[in-house]
Amino acid sequence: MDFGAAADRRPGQDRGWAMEYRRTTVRDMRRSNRSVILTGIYRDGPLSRQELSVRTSLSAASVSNLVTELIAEGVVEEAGSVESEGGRPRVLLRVAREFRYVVGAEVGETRVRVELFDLAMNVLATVDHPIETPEPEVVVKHVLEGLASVLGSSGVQASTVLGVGVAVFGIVDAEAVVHAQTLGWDAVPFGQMLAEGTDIPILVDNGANTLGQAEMWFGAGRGATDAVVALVGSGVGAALVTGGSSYRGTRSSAGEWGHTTIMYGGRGCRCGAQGCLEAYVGAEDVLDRYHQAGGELSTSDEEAAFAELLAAAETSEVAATIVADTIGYLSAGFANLVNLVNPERIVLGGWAGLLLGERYLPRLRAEVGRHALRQPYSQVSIVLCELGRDAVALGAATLPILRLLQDGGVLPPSKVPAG
Amino acid sequence: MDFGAAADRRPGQDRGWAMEYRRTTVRDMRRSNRSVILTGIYRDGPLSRQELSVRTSLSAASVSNLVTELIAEGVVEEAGSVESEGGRPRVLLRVAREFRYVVGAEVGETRVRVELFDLAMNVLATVDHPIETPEPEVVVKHVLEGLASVLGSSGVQASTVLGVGVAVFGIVDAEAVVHAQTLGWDAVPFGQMLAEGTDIPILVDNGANTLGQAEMWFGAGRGATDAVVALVGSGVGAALVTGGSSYRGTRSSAGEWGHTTIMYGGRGCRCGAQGCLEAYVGAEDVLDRYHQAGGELSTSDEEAAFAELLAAAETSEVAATIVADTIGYLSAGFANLVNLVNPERIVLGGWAGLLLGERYLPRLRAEVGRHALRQPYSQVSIVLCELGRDAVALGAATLPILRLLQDGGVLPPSKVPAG
DNA sequence: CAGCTTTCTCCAAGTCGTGAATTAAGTGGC
DNA sequence: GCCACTTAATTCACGACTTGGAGAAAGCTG
Repeated sequence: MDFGAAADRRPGQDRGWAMEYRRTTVRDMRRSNRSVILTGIYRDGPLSRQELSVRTSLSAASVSNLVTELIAEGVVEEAGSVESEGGRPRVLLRVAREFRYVVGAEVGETRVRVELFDLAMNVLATVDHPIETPEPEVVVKHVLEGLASVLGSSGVQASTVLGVGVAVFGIVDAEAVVHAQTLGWDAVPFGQMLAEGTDIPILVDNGANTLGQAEMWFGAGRGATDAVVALVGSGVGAALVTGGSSYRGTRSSAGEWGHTTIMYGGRGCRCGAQGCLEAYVGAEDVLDRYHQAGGELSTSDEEAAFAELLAAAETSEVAATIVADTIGYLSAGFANLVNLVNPERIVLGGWAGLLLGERYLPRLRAEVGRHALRQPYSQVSIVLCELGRDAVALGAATLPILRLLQDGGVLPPSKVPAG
Repeated sequence: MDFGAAADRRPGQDRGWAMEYRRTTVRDMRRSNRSVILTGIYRDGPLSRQELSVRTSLSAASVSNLVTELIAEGVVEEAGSVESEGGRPRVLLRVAREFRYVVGAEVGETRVRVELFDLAMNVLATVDHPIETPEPEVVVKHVLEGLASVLGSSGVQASTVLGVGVAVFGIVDAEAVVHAQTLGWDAVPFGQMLAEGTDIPILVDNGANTLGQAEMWFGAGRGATDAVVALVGSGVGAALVTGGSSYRGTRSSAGEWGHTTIMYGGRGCRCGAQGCLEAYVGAEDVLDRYHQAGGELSTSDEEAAFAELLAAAETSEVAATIVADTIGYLSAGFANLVNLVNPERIVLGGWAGLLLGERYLPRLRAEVGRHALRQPYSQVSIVLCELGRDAVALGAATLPILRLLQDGGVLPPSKVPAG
């Protein structure tokens, strides 16, 4: 079986005291250099061998050597040429879009979405399936059906799919076991369940992390190496990114920012504790606070209601207070992140986060400054997400791609007969 | 000038998306393997070549090759032999204690301490110097004088000192510039100031981090790869460790855990914000809360007063309430760390932390469980520091050693004429 | 078409880890 | 006292790798 969380440590990453003792061989060197070149080509678009040589500080000879190999394997292809001041034109290189495909799946509380992408992240097929309650077996069934469906409708062979990235709620440990306390998923071996239904490699991660990954690659996080992608919707979560790759703790369940206490002994949270950030800035709780303060709204749809509250803040004093408080709580939550992990960028997203941010971003920034220490605050920029909610599946689909890039384009031994 | 914070990223550490493009050469391979072997020998005591071969998965031939080199350079030495069931005895290897020396300096608010160690961390000389207020120039002067003093009294040549690790308060950025908002150090180029007074490499880090490092290497953190060392004294701080080496953010100022909001709009903190953890569990603030609640203490010495308060909790209801609240706040702070970074171990230290922990550790553990999510809580163990306060300088002295180990025993080009 | 510039590739080192063979250094049996 | 026997460490030929430099390729200019 091939399945796992996206967090498996790869050898040679850690160089600290408690590092796993791992030798380096001449083969690791080559894989590492292939990875550097392939990542460069993937990330910074068509690039010539010459530019690659400069950027990677590899010799021109080695670049040529490695690129020849990558082209022979089909991962990379030439993409026209561009004039070079006077001399022989540079040949541009890019990752072959159709070398392999990737699938991203988003498991939400009300639907399962499965999308098929080529390596350039063009969407080739999408399938949505509404669900009533996220029962593990049902979800697994819909993900697998969705997988078959997008493959069928696009004509893509299973053997050419690099992997399926699956975004779920809750905590995902290194063995792709999912824990979602609030939804009753208690140690569900989700990765294994999926892997039993397909030979394609399965990678599972938390939805906040995959959305964060999408923002880091294609959205507001581009260029940052240490960032936090904060998601505020009904619930509250965050993806912590350090050194350019999503950070996770021992068992890869880091980032439960929403269940961080900011008001000791305060409002009860659905996690069972009191005073969690989520209990103050989660959309549901914001609306609840508004009702308790005597506010009235015309709709019961959460998103519409939240928008109505924001609009009401212009005129109603009660609404304005609630909104101001929400900004305060949220900024305290941000300040905690700023002080604790000192990111260079905070990306605010989630539907409620975006609604808030669109109107109150400057105020939010100022409030964070009041709560955070000067030095780390001076180095953080707070911006809004650039990608929509659909990016959850997109981010999930980047998981197999990240693995491909890190492996230098070396494919894992496949159990699917090669096509 | 050779100075820097301890946080400089070394090439090849990051393998994520935003990694710095860095080639790997055959030379990196060798350095990496030397590092693996040297670290193994240093960390796990006398080890034979054979054991090294097994642990590093390097071939016996390579181990032999590398060890021969390390011995020739003087970093490693043979240390007797041990019988091997029946055959040729294994020759044990250890790091040569007197190959080089390291200095650790602790800059506190009331004193400067400088200590000289050999590579086995035996103390060869210590100098203390009381100071009234930590003026940058004065502190620099005392560190440099202390350095000269420990060298003089021990007869160690400056050229054999690997480096000076300096532990300071406040935030230390990657250029060894110190920011200590509460003490008026605003962007003090501390590393540079020190480097101007000596040719020995200077490494600067926050005291909480160095103490954390000491606990990770020689204390309660041994064996853990993802841990938090929390220090509760007059102030409150934490060292975050991931992957075995102290984590720092973009500008290496992570870990200001004490200035994390746990009570929105609560007590004012000396950092200027409100409701910081430090404003509730910092010793000064705990005593203040006790006084405000009508409690009386017989001494004005902070540590004695704190101990008295804890003793009074046995009989006085007011004291008991204050202590119970303190445990509650502290456990919320721990739970935040558990949820956010998901460490496998939390090490509690600092004089107030130890006093509290000695009496109330089980209660603290239970309270953390009430605030944290089940899954990450089930994977964390909460223990007490094993090393005393003196370990700050010890931890600082490990900084040059860490660098030596990571460099595989290759010495940096020295400006001091070789001795 | 010659001359020039720049890009890319090929080739002869030089470095490194590895497996197999070899040497070193003990123990135990007779 | 000598000869297996066992295990540890070293030596050596080999293959994999990067690299600098030489040379080929591919365009432009006059």
